[in-house]
Amino acid sequence: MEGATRRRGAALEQAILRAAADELTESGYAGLTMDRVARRAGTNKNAIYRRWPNRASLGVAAYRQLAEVELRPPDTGALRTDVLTMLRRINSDQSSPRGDVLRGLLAAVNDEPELMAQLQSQFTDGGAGAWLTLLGRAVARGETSPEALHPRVATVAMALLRNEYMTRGLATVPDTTIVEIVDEVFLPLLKGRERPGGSR
Amino acid sequence: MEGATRRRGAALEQAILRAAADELTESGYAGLTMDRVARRAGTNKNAIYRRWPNRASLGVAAYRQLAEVELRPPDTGALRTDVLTMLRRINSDQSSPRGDVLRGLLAAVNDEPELMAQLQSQFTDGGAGAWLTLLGRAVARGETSPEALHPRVATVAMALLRNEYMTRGLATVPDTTIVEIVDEVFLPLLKGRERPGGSR
DNA sequence: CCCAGTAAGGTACTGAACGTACCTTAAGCA
DNA sequence: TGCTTAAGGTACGTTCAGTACCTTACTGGG
Repeated sequence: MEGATRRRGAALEQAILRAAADELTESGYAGLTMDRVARRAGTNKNAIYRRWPNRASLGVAAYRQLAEVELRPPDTGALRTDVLTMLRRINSDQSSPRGDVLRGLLAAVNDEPELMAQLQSQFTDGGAGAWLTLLGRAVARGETSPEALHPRVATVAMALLRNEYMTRGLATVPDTTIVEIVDEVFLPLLKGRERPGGSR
Repeated sequence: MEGATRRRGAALEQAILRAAADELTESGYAGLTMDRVARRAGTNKNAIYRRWPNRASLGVAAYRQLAEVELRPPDTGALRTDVLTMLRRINSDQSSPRGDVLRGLLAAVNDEPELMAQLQSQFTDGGAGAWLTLLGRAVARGETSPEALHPRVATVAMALLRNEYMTRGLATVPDTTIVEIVDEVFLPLLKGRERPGGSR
């Protein structure tokens, strides 16, 4: 029992978000039911529906909590190890629960553009910054050319990794796949850049 | 009314699959309810459950119908236009309904490895063949080196496109994005390949 | 030509879960 | 101390997956 006090406002809101985030990591979005979140947070569904209009909305809000892990880019002194470290970190920290959760959320949020936009900003923008600083250092070291700083190019490795854990069953992406992405695609792409392509 | 005859076996099965595929394209996987499929096929749920154990299974089977469009690689005589044609074809033919449907299916199938494998074979393997022959011709023309025939490399453009329409709301991917993928990533990757990366 | 066996149709039901309504009870504030 | 606001509690209505069970038509073998 919570004692005699009854939580209100922000305190309760945080409790609900924590509970939802926990359910999300344990059971994925499919297992996120309003009743269970309410029970876990020690409250009831009304308190939730007063704050979020529906399950998808709560899911996205809870996912924000999970994804808020700041991924500051590594700085090992060499491009290849930086990239590998970055991908491995993403993979171990986030892919296993996140693949499942993200799949579910993307499916659920399909018809609500607002929520979809919120979700996208979670990974689309979130990642680009870190990759750009990582590559900026590599450019300074002379390991690649400044054209690598194009956002589309900079995020290729992460896009391929995400693609991997979106289209894969459970489990984390095997390390050999990560190495392959880096050595067969990302590094060759960065090193081979001399002149940009066609239009723009 | 179907007349006096009552469909059986394969005929009924096809009718159900057609109905399910239609529902899938119209309403996405979320809108695929067993009752509606049954009504649309002019039958009832029992007939469906005798063939597929659950909704996800039916969804995957119906999706197979949709995705069965043979995508034979284009042969325009030049690598860049081949690649662009290929991506645009995928985009217009399949992304709009498919993005939604695929999101839903991937989420639903998460905990059933067998179905997940079936789904994966739909796009993972399916695509690679076409890309390899397309690139094979480019190699023969001297437009790129044989290292491009590595599956991981060959499918990069499609992986990026898929990533785009998986993480995007409704609507097709804009053509500028496709051009960007080709000119900023795929072609530079193919042209710059001189020596493979590190391990293996 | 009839008659079993099999498959399809029909209908009703359980159970899970979303979302809502409505009332009661505690917190905080003037 | 009393009033407003928010939280707790409970019970619904609804949709939909999946199941049970019976009735009805088709098909092939004797």
